[in-house]
Amino acid sequence: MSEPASGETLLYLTDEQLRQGIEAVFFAYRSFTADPDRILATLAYGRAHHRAIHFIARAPGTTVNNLLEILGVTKQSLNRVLRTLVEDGLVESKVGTSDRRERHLYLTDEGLVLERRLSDAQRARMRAAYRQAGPEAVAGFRTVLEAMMDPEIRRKYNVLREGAP
Amino acid sequence: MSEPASGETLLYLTDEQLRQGIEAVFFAYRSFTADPDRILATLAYGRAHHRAIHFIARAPGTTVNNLLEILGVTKQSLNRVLRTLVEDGLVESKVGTSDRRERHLYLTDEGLVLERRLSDAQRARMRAAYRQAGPEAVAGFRTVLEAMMDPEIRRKYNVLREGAP
DNA sequence: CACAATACGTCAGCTTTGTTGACATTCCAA
DNA sequence: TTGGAATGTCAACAAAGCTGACGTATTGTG
Repeated sequence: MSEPASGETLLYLTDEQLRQGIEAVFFAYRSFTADPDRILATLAYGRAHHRAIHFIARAPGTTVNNLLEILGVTKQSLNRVLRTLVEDGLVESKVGTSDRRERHLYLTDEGLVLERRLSDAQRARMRAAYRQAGPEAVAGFRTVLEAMMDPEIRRKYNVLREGAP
Repeated sequence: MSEPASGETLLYLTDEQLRQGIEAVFFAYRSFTADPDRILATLAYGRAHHRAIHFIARAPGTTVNNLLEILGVTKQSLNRVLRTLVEDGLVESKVGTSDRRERHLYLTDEGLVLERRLSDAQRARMRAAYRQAGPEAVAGFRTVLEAMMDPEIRRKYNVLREGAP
């Protein structure tokens, strides 16, 4: 490079590029949640239920506290969602054996069916996008997303990845 | 692997890879909104206000209907937000000259100040992530995000890009 | 011109999902 | 054994989305 970056002249770091990136995230996220949302709407459930179901499927036997950390909401908020899921027979809450204060969460067979429906819908979109973009783009996609995360959140993300490889 | 690609064995398209991508989007989005959220919380505003401010800044003079399309919410919902912003002197709503039914939206000087604060915070995170990931990763990031969007939403996204390059 | 369509605003009421505060239960360590 | 920390539940409230109905001003059309 002849012009030696007088601070911030790298093309992909201009304010306009960053702004476009921000908008891309905003719009992509809308589409990203649209498919599960459509399914959930027919069931009187919302995104919060989806998130709980997703992470219980991902880490069966997880405790409420654990789930709380991952989801980043208050326990009261999660509890409401969890209660309806338990009442509806999608989630089972088992008292911990070593520590009886803890509740360990599992999907029932019915819960697994819904999880499958939701995640199939969401994966279908991701698969189409990934295939269209190609493996190198996907690698870059993941790299930037991980760089965007707060360190604490990235830690949780990585724990999940390592837990179920 | 001796088994050749029998349809879907491409490594980056496995269900586990897709699931990780989904979780990456989820976690990254949380961090993505965290910085503006912190600022907004001190002002009795929420994410909805931020979105309105962002897109008015992006396309000054946009009409209410236009903003509605971009944000994908109902006019009642947007109106609530817009009303407070106008009352607080951050947004100005001008009757259209050619079509007097329309209201054209502009940020006031005060609105521009807040917009700047919010967008600086969000861009700082994006800039750090972009710089850390490098230009090729950023290109892939954008490619996948665009591929994830619904066609109709991608259209709106592109209109914005072309409008202010 | 009369009238339908469009753009915007508003009222009322409901849902989802977040919040804080108060409280019960359980465990553990001093 | 007892008091504090951890875990989970109940209650009440707030933000922000939604539908439906309606009013007003303006525009465009038959």
